[in-house]
Amino acid sequence: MEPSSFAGGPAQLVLTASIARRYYVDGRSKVEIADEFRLSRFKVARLLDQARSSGLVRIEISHPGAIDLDLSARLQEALGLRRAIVVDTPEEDPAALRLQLGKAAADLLSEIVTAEDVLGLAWARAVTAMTEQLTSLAPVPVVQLTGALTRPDVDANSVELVRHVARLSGGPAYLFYAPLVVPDAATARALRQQPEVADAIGHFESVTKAVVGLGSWEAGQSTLFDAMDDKAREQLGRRGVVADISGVFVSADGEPVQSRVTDRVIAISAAQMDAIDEVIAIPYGMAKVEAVRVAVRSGLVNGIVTHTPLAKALLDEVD
Amino acid sequence: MEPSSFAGGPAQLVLTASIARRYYVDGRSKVEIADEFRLSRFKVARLLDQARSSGLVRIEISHPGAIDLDLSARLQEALGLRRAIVVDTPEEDPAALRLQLGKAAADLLSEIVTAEDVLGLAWARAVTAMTEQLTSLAPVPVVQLTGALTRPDVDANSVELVRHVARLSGGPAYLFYAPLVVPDAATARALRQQPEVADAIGHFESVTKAVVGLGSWEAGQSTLFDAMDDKAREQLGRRGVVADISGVFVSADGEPVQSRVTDRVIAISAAQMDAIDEVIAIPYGMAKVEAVRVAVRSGLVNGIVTHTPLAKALLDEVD
DNA sequence: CAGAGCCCTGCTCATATGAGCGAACCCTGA
DNA sequence: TCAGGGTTCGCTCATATGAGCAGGGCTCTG
Repeated sequence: MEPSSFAGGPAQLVLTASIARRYYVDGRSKVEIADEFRLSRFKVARLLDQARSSGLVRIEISHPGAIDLDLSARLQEALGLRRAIVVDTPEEDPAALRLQLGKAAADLLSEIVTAEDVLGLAWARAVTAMTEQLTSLAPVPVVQLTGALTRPDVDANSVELVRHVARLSGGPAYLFYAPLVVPDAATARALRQQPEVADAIGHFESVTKAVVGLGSWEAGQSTLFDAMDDKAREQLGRRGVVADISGVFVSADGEPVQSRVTDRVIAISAAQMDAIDEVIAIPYGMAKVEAVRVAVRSGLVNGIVTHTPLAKALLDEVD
Repeated sequence: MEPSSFAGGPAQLVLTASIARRYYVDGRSKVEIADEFRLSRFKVARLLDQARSSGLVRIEISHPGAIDLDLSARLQEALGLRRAIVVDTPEEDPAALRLQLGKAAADLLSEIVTAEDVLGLAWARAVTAMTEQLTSLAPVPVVQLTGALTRPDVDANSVELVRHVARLSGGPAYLFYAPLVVPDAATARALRQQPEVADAIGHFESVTKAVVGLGSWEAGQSTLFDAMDDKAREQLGRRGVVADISGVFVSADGEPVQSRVTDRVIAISAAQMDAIDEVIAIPYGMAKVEAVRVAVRSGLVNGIVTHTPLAKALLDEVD
């Protein structure tokens, strides 16, 4: 049936419109409508079917706020996600965008974290942006999932991030001072022996909800990539790494990549991340389309907070 | 409940949007949805209620053509009409407007006139415009309801109008040559005795559907007013005449006005018009708001074909 | 004009749905 | 700590609704 084709004359048309309004807008039952218009309820049902299939009645799901609900729902469904929030903003500037996505993610976290949860936080600029917008949180333990990756242009670091959230929440914080990536495996092993680090790692398996960073394995699209030495980049590139999820490397087929470099990273492991019930990432920018696909395919990430252009790209919708 | 206010966080919001889409767009049942989302069907129903009342789901009735269906339906309901067609056109020029309304009215007539009907037509520019747009009609008798009111600037007259429609329809025509208003009652009486006139009048009571002219009793808003002598205008004005429906005068309270002038008019009477099942008028122009109200209040006119501005004015909606 | 298809209508019966109810679960203030 | 008010949840049962079907009127064709 063609949308917007309607057989019958104007009177039929107006009758159908009347009935559609009674039904959809006024919320009357078909029996009542049939009664009012002296029709059988079957006739009313058929006219309503016709009204919908001919496009006479248009139903749209919208919302005055910044969240594109329909797109969110479709993204969630299409990718099989537990959560998807698409913020509809014309913002292009990365910092301003982070602010908006951070707000949405913070609202989401406030909503979904209950007293029974254990929250894990990785280091990422987007996660920092989220914590800055966070105003309330159930009293839960907060666990640091990765070492810090301090950059000269960013004052916040992983530790402050966790401490800040734990203070807000009122729950205990499991945090440590260590870099995300160290020069060799031995150093990493030694650091993991450190009491605070070991303590945090010990809590990884109890984490039920986490917010992580998501990078595309290329220059400027992954803080970790940018911080790595050329040799490591190359090695991981050869292994087919497409995305990094807060230190977990993932190849195009969605499989975690184990390599010598992995041993040098102080962060939650792929297996431990996989065990977490909800893992949320906050990607933005068109360059991350493939990284998001891969992260979702891996099953490690099952929640996304993003913006309209990336969401549409993920759905293969040309804007 | 405020429209566009929604309690709950973004996840709830997206969940509700998902469910709304499943229900309204995909047409799934609430039980199926409940099953899919692991909710009770009651919860689903409540979320849907909330989605509607919070304005998250917006249902609009529209139609690509020229007819504003929603407005038509509302007008029909508000005025208690049998038919209402509102043509949405930006047209201002009266002649072009008549053309558009004529088309809509012609479509309506084609649709609603069945072989069992007897069609009555009065003289009016708008009725002429309709007949010019008419392309098909069930084979019914066509009865002339009023004398002609030929004006120098209008070539068509009442007789041609009826003949044209009867030819289209294939049914018999009952028409006569006489003016709509004559100088005195005696002349009128004499004319009514004329065989063709008497024949047509004899068919008035069998008419089941009619299209009539509707004027506001003021200069330029009623062809009949403009054709009358000052004395008659004055007399009818004193009697409180607000509208004329093809020669039937109606006062502000919706009652037909009987006067000496009435006797000078060769046209269907108020009682005869009242007996017709469907009487359709085609008013346009903001000056006719009160005339339409009165005509509808009188119960004589129960169908309207008009344009958006007048329809909105009738519904007291400021544009 | 008979018959074959076709569409439109309203029916039956199984299923979906809504109104209203009581239980459980908060908060909140004493 | 506990009582009270308000809120949310899922139940029961009566009602509304949909799928599918059969009858009747229509057109088209031979």
